[in-house]
Amino acid sequence: MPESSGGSKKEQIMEAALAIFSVKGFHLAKIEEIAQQAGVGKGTVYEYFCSKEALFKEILKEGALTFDQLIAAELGKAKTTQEKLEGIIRQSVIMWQRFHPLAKTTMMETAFLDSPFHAWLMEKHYQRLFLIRDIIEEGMQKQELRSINGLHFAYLFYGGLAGMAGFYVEEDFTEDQLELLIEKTLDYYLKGIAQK
Amino acid sequence: MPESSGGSKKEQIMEAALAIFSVKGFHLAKIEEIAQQAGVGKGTVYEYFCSKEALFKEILKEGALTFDQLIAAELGKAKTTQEKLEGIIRQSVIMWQRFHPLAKTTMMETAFLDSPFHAWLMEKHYQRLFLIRDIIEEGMQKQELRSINGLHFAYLFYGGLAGMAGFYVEEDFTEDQLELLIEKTLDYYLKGIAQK
Amino acid sequence: MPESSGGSKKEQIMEAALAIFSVKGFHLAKIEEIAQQAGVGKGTVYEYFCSKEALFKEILKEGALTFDQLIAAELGKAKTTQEKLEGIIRQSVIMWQRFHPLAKTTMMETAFLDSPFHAWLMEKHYQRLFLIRDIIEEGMQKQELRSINGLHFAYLFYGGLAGMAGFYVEEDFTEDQLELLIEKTLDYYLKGIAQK
Amino acid sequence: MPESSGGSKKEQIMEAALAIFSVKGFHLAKIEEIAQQAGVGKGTVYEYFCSKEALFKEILKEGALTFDQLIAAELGKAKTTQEKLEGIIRQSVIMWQRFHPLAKTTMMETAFLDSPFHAWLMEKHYQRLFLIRDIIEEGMQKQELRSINGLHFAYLFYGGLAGMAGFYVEEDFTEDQLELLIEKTLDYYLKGIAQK
DNA sequence: CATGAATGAGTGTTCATTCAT
DNA sequence: AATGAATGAACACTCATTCAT
Repeated sequence: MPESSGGSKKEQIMEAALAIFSVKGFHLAKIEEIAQQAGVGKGTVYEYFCSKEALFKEILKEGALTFDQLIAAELGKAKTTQEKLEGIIRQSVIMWQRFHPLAKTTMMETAFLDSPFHAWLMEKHYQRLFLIRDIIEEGMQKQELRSINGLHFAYLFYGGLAGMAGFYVEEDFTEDQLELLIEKTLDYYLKGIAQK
Repeated sequence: MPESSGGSKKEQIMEAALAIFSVKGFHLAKIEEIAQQAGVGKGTVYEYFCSKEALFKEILKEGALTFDQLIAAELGKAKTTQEKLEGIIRQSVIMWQRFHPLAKTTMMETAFLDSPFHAWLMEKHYQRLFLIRDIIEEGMQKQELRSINGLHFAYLFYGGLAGMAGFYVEEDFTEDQLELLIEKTLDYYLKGIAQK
Repeated sequence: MPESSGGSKKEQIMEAALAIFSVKGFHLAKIEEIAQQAGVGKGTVYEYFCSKEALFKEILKEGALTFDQLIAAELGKAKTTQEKLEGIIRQSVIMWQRFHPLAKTTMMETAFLDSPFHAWLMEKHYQRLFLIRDIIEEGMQKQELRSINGLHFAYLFYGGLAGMAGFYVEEDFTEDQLELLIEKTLDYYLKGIAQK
Repeated sequence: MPESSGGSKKEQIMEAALAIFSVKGFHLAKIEEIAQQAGVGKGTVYEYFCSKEALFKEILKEGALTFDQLIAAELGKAKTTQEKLEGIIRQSVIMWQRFHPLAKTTMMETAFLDSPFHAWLMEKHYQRLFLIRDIIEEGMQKQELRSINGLHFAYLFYGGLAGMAGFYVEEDFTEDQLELLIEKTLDYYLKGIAQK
């Protein structure tokens, strides 16, 4: 147990791979370096993942599923549209702090992966956009939001969160700072920035 | 002159390279394929660009400079904060329709490029964020906008544009449709989406 | 005792190895597969054989010794030359039924090549055998040869040539020596070796 | 033109590959070594052959086709059965002098095994050939056989048995069938196939 | 200028072998 | 004795780059 870095060998490898892929992207990441970072031999990586691509995909998949679960949990607690958007903002920032460096590389780097998997990723993406659109449209029905194009706004909202989180990614927020960020973000989207 | 696609050999190659890089990303694009697409021999690429990396960088550079010029031109004509933001939205959508497929790959794929260039790209990025922040802060002073965190909003705004443009990228807007899109986008940011 | 295939562990492993080596040849046979086939763990193979090569050699050795014993036993019973040759033929056929698959696949290492190509090679082989058979049968019709089984003789003839040529391969024949070799070879096949 | 070894690059490579494959067999032959032997770079091999396997197959194919042509040419000139068989013997010897080393080493994949063992195997092989030779010579002394070259016949006999057994290997003989096969085989060798 | 044949450094992956349990 | 998780040496193949023509 030379590396008491916790977790099974498989988890150690995924952890290391996430770090390396995040810094170097898929193509420049070397299996050997990942193995080294994980404190295992190069061959050991192949005991748990049948290829570099499979390793990459499993990391993405885990991230996507975790994100979905966290979002679902937040939405389960939320009552109003405002609370729902708040939840999405919160989990987005948290997830991006973990996965964004990787995601930045991912969009295109996955295009070459077999299309079923790429399609799955795209589907996940659209699921989230549609989730936001549905929240927006529900809010319009409840008279909480004014009448807008829900999908158009979902693009702006989701992209905006990515843009914001991507740049705050290196900072280590306290709980309070994070809540303040969420509050203000939501405020801008809800009330707009124009002087009344 | 097998490919009378106009422009000098150098331009032909950059055109072809943009197309290939956009589809495959940096690492999966092959010089040979780019040369073929450009209708020249593989060696000819090296007459104009000393490496694959140099070719990639020159394309990014050209894109960045063109974007800057277009933004500058728009801002020159704009008076109000609203008009300025409008201009940025317009040029963003137009640029993304040309460069976004490439940009999707770019963020990380450039991380490995020599840091001076990467720094230059990041600087460009920040210049645009700061430009937006400045416009926002100027708007606040002019009492056109309410008091907000300019940089925070710039992240949301710039990322939102990318998110939106990225998904509209395949569509071919008429002039009118584009203007409607801009108007609505601006409307959401300015007035917010909450029911008054 | 999952595989009660009788015999000691060592014998089980040799049995399995013979089967796998026969189908795949030495290099394409995997220790893991042999272990699986033998119903033991991968490490157990190394309890009995210090390397893959040693295992291979022991199988060949056992085969060779068994062959020798069987031949010796036959020859012990034989009186006349005819009986002795008979004994050798009998044991050869029996041994080849056990070991030939091993020799056959390793023979050209082509078994692993895509089957269309392997089929093409086999077809070539049969074409030549059939060619010889047809010549034999034509000779029978012309009354130049006595009545025999053409294909059976073709096997003997073709294999015999290979056996002969294979051992003369290092020698550098003069034209005259080659012609003498041919003449004698043909003479043996045509007239037989028995004293009239 | 560092290696004026004649022929195109492709021919140089095939020549070198034949030599290396002949000595080492398919799996132990290294592309790098073949390239070196051919006096070209490793990458150059892949300019002409898309894989190691393809290179191997092309060599075998060329050999097979050349053999066919030579046989056909001989048969075209031959009138009698005797002349035809003569032609086949001649071309077989010639071809084996070129290609047999390839078949011989791949035959048992044992060439790479440490030479003591390989020598042991060869010794066994020769023991059997000498055994047959001795039986033949003893038969000559006993006046059972006519005067022939014992070793030469041993090659033909031993190789012929392998050729025959190799093709009957899949069949399941009854005791009676096996005895009939033996009887006929022996009959051909003893009495010859010529019409008296 | 233009070319494409030649090159070899670099990397994903396999698998015989080891050894802690 | 028996195991299988861990290992790393070894190799086919790719592709950016060069340079003789």
